[in-house]
Amino acid sequence: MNRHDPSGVLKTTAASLALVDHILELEGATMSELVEATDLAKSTVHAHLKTLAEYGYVVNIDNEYQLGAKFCHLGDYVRTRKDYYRVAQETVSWLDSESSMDADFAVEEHGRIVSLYGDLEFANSPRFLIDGSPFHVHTTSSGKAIIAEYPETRVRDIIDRWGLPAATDASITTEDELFAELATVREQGYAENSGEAVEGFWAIGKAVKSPRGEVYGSLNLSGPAYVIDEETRATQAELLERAAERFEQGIAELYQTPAGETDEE
Amino acid sequence: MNRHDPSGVLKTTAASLALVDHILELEGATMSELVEATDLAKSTVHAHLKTLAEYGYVVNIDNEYQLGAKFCHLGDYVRTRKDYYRVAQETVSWLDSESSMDADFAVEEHGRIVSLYGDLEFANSPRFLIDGSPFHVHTTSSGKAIIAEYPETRVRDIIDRWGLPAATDASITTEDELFAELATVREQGYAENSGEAVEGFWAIGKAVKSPRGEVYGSLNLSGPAYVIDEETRATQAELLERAAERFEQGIAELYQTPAGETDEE
DNA sequence: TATAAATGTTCGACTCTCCGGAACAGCCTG
DNA sequence: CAGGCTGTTCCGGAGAGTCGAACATTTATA
Repeated sequence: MNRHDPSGVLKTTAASLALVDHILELEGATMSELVEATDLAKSTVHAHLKTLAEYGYVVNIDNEYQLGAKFCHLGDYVRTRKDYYRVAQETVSWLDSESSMDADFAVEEHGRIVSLYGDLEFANSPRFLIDGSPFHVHTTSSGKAIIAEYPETRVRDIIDRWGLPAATDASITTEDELFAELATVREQGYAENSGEAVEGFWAIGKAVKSPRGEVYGSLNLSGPAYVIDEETRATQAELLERAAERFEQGIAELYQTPAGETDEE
Repeated sequence: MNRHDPSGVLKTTAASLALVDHILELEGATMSELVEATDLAKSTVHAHLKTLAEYGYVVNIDNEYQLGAKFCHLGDYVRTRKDYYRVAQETVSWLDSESSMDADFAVEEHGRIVSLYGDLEFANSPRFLIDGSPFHVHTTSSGKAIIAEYPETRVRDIIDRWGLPAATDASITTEDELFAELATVREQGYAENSGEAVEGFWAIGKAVKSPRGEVYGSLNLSGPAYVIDEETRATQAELLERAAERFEQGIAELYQTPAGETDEE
């Protein structure tokens, strides 16, 4: 857990949330594993788990603690809460049907990348995550596509907070490399990723923005690296481009329709 | 928040998690709203929010606190962690394509019902939830289908914990009604819901079990009540029956294939 | 069957830390 | 410029979390 500045955070709550991270990281954990991972007394861990269980965040099945279904419930709420969610969802399914690769839509939050719509099995699988948190911005096509649109100070803030740890041998690990890469991204209009997050995995991502220029997130295509040659690369980039246009047009339609709302009954 | 027995729970963590519930319930909240909702000092709320934000559970956009994308990440993990997730997912999409209504798959956890696979917009929408938690078992077709398979003591435990609050005028509110309803469910093989959770909403659900008889969850079909007549009711029930068979066959295949695992590398 | 090693749970006392209140810096709107 | 709001910091007191030990249960090992 590389939490940076613990000033002002409540240690009790932080300990509880750290337990959640540990359970995620270990993909389910027993009591003793958690005691060892946290350096807390058994009774303390017990109290935390009991509290988390009380609120539905943790369940105990077969002497193993796991994250609860409440996270599904809250996750779905977060997804549907976003005003662009239907547009993003439709764009991803269109992209998925048009392309031979996997499509998804990801956003940046707190300097990390979370996939919101796409194939569950890959996007957020804990097997590919370093700690309990989602992907780093610098190891994903979506992350690079998104931060390429940010002012430099904001990018530096993210680097300061999370660093540039390597996920594979191909990962970017220095600021200079990263900023050079971001310049390339801006130049060619999309970001590419060749095994920088997961060995043998290739992806491209393109940021989508509101009419006012705010970045919503990034549309992505990903798949195994061995199928990639110059031609497929070009076709996939072309597809991604068209998907981004569809998304931004959908957003424009969303905001120019004052009637036909679904909010009130 | 009708948390039952606060013995042994950590008040600090509980306060933080209660804030999450409040944000969900209010669909985003400002600081002062949270201060009022919780009866805590402003500085205390501030500390909690800072801690939650530090871990990615809360974000602040435009002077409003919202739940963070990390919940999507954790929710997806919970979904994919379940060994039956692919079978459930495939069954739901089959059912959805075959039926004119909305299909989903829900599970019971901690005495509440959470929809795992299905249309996001409806299943877990906070607009239809009484408190921050998912649906009650007694107001949903899925809940009734699931607990109809449970021993009576387990059903009573759930009632003791959550009570039988009415969501609409049609809701079941007494133990006697509920147990009579569960007997009907067992008799006809599926549970029906006519506006007991949401006014004007109709649904049916059928529990699916492992070969050893453990209940995985419930497959459901739902839609507006006004389209329901005897004929559609019969066709939908028939579809649900076939979907349940597909699911249970899928599970059987899952367990009789010792080779082709994806767990080790 | 007995022994050992897990987990789940309770209890009390020390001490850490969370809570409240007040005060101040920004940012809007009037 | 006053009057809302939010976001943030500070400090003292009191309340609450942490630890460690002990016991009840269950599962595994000899």
